[in-house]
Amino acid sequence: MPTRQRLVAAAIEVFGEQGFSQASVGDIAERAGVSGPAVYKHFDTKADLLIHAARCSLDTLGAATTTARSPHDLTRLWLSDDFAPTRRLLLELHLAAGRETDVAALLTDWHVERARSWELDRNDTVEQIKAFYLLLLGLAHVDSLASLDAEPAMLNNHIDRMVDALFPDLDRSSRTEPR
Amino acid sequence: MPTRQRLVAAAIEVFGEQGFSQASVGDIAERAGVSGPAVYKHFDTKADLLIHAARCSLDTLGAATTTARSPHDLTRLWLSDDFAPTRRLLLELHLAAGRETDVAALLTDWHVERARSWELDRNDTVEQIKAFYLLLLGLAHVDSLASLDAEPAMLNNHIDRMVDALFPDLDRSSRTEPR
DNA sequence: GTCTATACATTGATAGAC
DNA sequence: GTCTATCAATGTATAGAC
Repeated sequence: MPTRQRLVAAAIEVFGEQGFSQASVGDIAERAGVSGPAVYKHFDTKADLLIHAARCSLDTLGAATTTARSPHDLTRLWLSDDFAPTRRLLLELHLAAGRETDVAALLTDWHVERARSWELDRNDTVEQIKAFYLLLLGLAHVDSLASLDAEPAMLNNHIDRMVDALFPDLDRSSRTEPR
Repeated sequence: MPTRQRLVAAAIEVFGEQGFSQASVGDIAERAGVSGPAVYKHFDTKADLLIHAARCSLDTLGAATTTARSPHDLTRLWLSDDFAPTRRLLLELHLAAGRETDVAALLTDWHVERARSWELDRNDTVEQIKAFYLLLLGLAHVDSLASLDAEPAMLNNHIDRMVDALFPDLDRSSRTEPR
């Protein structure tokens, strides 16, 4: 695996765990196996590295979005352990967007592009899509609410009901776990 | 208004805008009208200041929670402009909880306390409360999704429907804006 | 309680050898 | 392309005068 790819993978992890400003390029380099300023042979600045990590993460997320056959599937996938690093990084990105204009532009592009593709695929309104995004962003915080030990099946049930309410014209058969 | 209070108010704003690590105590002091190390006459460390800012924010939020007569009222209140700084700080707190154990403990206490009081008041299950928390955390990201220009009334309508789905036994009359 | 001056650590980024 | 050595900036926290 080439160094550049390892750096991006490490950046996704470390930026997600520590946040943009608290994460040091030294940490990222260390986790990627190279040490120190080798990073700057691949990326211009620390912010540049964040941008590439974000793009990579958003791409895999976009692929998952098109793979999922229903909003229910997508929430399941989104809440799975595989996406834990992506969830954390995406939250960091949304907060960083308030300060770094590059990140804001990247997220904005992704939002409108995803929204457009979904409008075409499923004929949903912008309001539905926005509400669904907000719900997904909320679900990204599951790990922070471990103190409330809810039964997973029951929690999923409630989430499904919310998604049902948001997309009323969806047939129930698309759900993995029927009520 | 005493200096200590002004510092807490400034901390809520600056921590919310810049995030914990990127915000400097100098910025906070400047916004509070005092300059520099006067902060350390009132608070031990930067993290200590964050804790007090968080506690203050959570208190006002808790008061709003008990004031609101229904989940619908609470979402409306939560999305109002008055709570914009609180929304931002709360998101920062949830991300910081992954790194600072003090913040994590504070949030955990608040979550379980709020959940308990709500269990008693409205007889909701832990799963319902957790799902509702997650929805509220998602709604805290509204400002990040300004690029999707949804019609506010329609968006609120969708949110209301999700809340309805989460609390099915709630009478519709409690809603501010009936469907 | 607030200020100026400052110690001290961290870290982003560069230079240059290999 | 990767390393060691280093610069420069930023920022937390302290010391001590007023």
